[in-house]
Amino acid sequence: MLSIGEFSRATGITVKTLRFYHEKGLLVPDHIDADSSYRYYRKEKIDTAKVITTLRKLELPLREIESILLSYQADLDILSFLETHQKNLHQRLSDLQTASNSLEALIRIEKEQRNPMPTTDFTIQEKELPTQLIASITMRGKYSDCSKGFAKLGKYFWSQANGKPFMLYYDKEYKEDDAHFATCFPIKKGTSKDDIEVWELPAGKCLSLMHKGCYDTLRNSYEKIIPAVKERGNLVCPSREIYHKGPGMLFKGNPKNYLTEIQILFTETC
Amino acid sequence: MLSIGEFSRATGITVKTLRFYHEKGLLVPDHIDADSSYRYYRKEKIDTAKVITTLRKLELPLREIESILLSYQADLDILSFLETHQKNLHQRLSDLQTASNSLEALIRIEKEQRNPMPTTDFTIQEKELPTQLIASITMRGKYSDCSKGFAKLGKYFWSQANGKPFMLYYDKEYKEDDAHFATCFPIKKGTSKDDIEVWELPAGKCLSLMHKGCYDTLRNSYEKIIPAVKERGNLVCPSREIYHKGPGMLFKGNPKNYLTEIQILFTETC
DNA sequence: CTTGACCCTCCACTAACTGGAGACCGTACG
DNA sequence: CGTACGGTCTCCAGTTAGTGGAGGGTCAAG
Repeated sequence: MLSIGEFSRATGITVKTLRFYHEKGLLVPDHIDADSSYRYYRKEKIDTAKVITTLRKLELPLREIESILLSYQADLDILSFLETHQKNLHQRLSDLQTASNSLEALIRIEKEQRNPMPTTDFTIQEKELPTQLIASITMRGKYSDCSKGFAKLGKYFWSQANGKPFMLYYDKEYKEDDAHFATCFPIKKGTSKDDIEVWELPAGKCLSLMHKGCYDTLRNSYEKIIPAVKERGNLVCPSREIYHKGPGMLFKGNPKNYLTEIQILFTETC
Repeated sequence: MLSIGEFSRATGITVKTLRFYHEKGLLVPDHIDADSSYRYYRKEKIDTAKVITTLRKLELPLREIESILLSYQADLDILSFLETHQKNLHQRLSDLQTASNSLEALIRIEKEQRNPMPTTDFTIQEKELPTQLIASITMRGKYSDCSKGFAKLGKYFWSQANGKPFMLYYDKEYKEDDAHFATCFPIKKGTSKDDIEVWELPAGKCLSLMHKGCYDTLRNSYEKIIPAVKERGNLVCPSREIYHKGPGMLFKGNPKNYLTEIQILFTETC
């Protein structure tokens, strides 16, 4: 018979924990001195204790371990317990994986928010846009609904991200309530799914203007760029708005620092 | 200003939890009625609340979230918190993965223990053994140390298992204390590591005898098979002992049900 | 004024321990 | 035989992130 300290050394389980297991009925001492209430364990109990530590390492809850121990004594099936627990572990594992992935995306995005464009020119510039593969959700209604679209795109395609999110505006003029637009995300690869379309945005020549500040003042920038485009040729729908720096995933940030690029494609009138 | 119930509906956080967050200083109401001690929240607090739920979904502890909220207000760096947490998540993830893998191995082994050989013949039989790739640990000393060897092999190669564990006996006669033997595990593939050697066990012709019961009585079976081998030719070292059914990973099981196959290779004397 | 919905505080409970206080027990040494 | 020291006892509190409930006060409508 071993005292609790000796048993602790033999099993690697702390004295505190042994007392706790006793209280829970999981590992009961074989004898308790009536006078001193000292706990004494038989050597054979070491095997039971080792089984408990083995199962605890597998993250089985104590209740399950108790059931397994009892079932084993009754020569019953212990596999079902293990398999149930395996399912739980898998569930927990995939939950954690999801959390970890989301966190990674969050870190990436917040990092990008922090480093603004190195040198930004707030003048109208001509640009050749290459084709790019994008995932998009086409929407009709209020512009403010776009956040839902970006949230959904981000959920499925953050890992394939290939640039900043942007919007396509199909209306030739400004519409408040019945706008026709698409939330877009440049991606490396992917396939259409539900209302998300994956397609290739055509190349073209455009004028570009970087806008700094809150979205309410975007109209001012449009009023600058549209006449400039008309001078060069015919406006091509849809126009694009690239969100270089906007509200972060977590915090809104300061709207004064938002950076939005307006791109309007055109065909030259020869 | 919203009452706690309205705020709860707006944020999806239960009333109970909101009170809890208040108590923790994480999300403090903007006003508390002096008479009724009703809590009232400004609408802007909804954003803060959403940040909290977002971060909770990423399994950040409340303390971390509080730090992030405070740091953000002070316009400090929040990335370091996120990155620290990401490390923790990865750690937890790999712990869980390990547990899940071990559990899977445990389930597989216990399952095999349960289904004994379908038809077992307890007579001496001649067999052609094919070559097989094995991982082995060579040991000198007491036979009883073999359990350590099997534990180590299992740890590294359970996922590549390709059959039952077995032992190679290099001694021509029985030695108690200075035996020369190897614990072995048939595997699909792998490389040598530390004291684990991966190599190909050569093919050969052997006599085989299945032994049922506790290991103490194995000698009886050896006394049956050795003369039979000698009749056919010369004994080839090492002999093999295959543990079809032995003590499980968790429980010792009943030694009466242990099944061990003795294989002794020989070269025919023409 | 009553009813029903809403809100309050305080307490207990979860899992698996850990830490500490204060008291008792056992053995060896002087 | 007294005492010093280590081992052991019980009991209580605290950890996380809430949940559940009891008992009682508050608000707005009818």
